[in-house]
Amino acid sequence: MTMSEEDRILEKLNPDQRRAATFDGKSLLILAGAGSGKTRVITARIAWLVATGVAAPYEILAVTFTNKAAREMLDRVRTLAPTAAGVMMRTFHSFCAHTLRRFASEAGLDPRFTIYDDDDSLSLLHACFESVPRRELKRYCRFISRAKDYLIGPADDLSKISHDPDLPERYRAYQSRLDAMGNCDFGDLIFRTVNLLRRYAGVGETLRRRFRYILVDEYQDSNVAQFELLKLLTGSGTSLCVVGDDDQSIYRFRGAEVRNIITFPQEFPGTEIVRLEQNYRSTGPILELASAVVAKNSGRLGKTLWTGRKGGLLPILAYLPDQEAEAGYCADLLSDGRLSDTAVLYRTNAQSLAFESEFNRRGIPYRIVGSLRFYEREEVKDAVAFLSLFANPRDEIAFRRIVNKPSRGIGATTVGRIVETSAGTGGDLPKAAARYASAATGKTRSRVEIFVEIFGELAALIEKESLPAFVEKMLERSGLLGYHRDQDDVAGTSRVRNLEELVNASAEFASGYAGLSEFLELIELDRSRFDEEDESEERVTLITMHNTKGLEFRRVIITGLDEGLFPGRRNESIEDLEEERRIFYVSVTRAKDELHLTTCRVRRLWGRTTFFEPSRFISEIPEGAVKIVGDPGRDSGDEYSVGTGVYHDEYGYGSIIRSWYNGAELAVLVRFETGRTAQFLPRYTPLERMDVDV
DNA sequence: CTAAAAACAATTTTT
DNA sequence: TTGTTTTTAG
Repeated sequence: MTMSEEDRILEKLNPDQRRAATFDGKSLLILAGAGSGKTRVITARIAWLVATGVAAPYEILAVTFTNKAAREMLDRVRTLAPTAAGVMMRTFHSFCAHTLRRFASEAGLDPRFTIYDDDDSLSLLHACFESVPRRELKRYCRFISRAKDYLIGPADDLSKISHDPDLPERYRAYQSRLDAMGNCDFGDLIFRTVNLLRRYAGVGETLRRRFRYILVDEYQDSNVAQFELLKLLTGSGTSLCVVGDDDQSIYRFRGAEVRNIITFPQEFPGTEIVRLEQNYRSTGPILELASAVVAKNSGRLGKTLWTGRKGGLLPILAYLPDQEAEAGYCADLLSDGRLSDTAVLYRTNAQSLAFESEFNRRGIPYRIVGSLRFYEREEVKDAVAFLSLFANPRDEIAFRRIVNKPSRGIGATTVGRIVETSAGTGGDLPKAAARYASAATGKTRSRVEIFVEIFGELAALIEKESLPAFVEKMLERSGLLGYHRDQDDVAGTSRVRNLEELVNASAEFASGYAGLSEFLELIELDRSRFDEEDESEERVTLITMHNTKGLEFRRVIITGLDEGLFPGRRNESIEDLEEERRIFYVSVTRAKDELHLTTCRVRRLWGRTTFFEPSRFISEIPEGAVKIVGDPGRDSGDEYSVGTGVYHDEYGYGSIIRSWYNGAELAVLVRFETGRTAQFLPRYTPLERMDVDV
């Protein structure tokens, strides 16, 4: 290494960033505010470690939260220091999948195990409890997945997750079935790796000896299981560096624990803390607004963002009558042609509709981020299921999905019997199907035989053909290609195109089972890869607030600042509310130059017209920090707006928790002191309005 | 076993 | 309102 190389790596860093990048102690916490250049610091640190000879590339493990982030980071590291290309840069899940395959026998798994997403998990739970409605099982899926985030197994005390009396039984049934087929859901990847390290001292020793430098990005969104994993990976010779921002923790509903970052210095005594507080992204007025609102949260580590940028436009707050006006407001702004500079943010995906129709009407090109993803498409899931069955013939969910698709006349009864038969074939479902067919007679026999034949024929090709050739033959021979081509003809979709894309994606993998497993893992874990599109076209971005994390735009429009929508009505606990406030903070800090906030008086939601009060976040914005346009006053209908206290002769005192128009008739939903709720049409019902809320 | 009708909910979702 | 799941009739 030469001095100049080190200088080159560090040259663009400010003193704090430099201190973080060149830290040589055991434990470092980088509190990186929004737009403070944290990615730059991590990449510089990795490059610096390698270029100065402090660490060899293979001794470094860098954990990110998305594969996209991992790819981008590796690219940037490579640019800074080409020799650093060999660092292990993965997500927690991808790192764990990798580890579990490598130590498969210790982990009690077949290295070809496939990975279940939330959708597959629900299907499996449904297979366990056929008579229970899907929507009810969804709840349990969430519980199970949350339990795993906390390393709580089916036999453990689940009261931290839920007191639901059915949970232990359902979790147990789900897990034993999943274990029997030897697959992992997302939570298992972490959980099983933790168990692996706890039970096999040698495995932990091997990993700790190898990874002397561990870096974790987006640490504020790590969960308890991931924290435990980090502790197991950290030995006396490990240098651990985590980067995050407690104010940007917005995945609590998925098990993320802000506590991980807040208590990090206590968990790792001697931790050095570096605060990155200089913001390189936004103007002063935007930062002021963001900081003022997030300051209402309690239990923050706290930091003061500042910017060297001078001046800047005052953010604009627009009071609008309804969704159409909101979409129109955005469209008007976009008439200046700055499409790719602008992002329209909303809390829920459903809100995108109004913008889409208005933009379509006005001929404004847009792109929607993350609504219908590649891997969620039916045709892709079908193809993946068929392929999964080759990797793991015990994969019941994959089997159920494709055994009768396209329709071969194999119904639920037959499928159930085949699954039962699999008890005698070591769980192998195609084998069970063959055995079942040979014992059956008539139509059922011939129908199942057709499936068995297709599967057998294809299985014989796996080691012979290249992976894309194999995938193509599978699509053809299984009938999936024809099935989806017909769907394309009927509905004008582009399913065949998506399947072709899948074939193309398989081209970079080796042939045979090894390549197939890797390919399947890529599809399950690295989904963003398929969603990439060309950025060349001038288009406005429509995006949920969650999806904006890590992004920035010159102009940001935060829409739907309506109490009950953002923050949502369901978010009633302090923790929920504070998370909503962090989502607001993240959203605001995406803006570089220009920020608009909009709120609607009336919104059509689920076919109903509902009144909304402006979001409480609006009232948390300091006086003079925004320029107000539109009419904040309440024009009509507020006689019976949400929050109004009422008295009813029979029910007593209560307050309106919802109001909407039922045709031309104003209707209200009232919650009374007694706890009961009731609907009224105030025009016909004697409801006395109270001056003070009850 | 399949297709059509009825019933039923309905945030956010890096993996 | 939408899309999806469950029930039912053929």
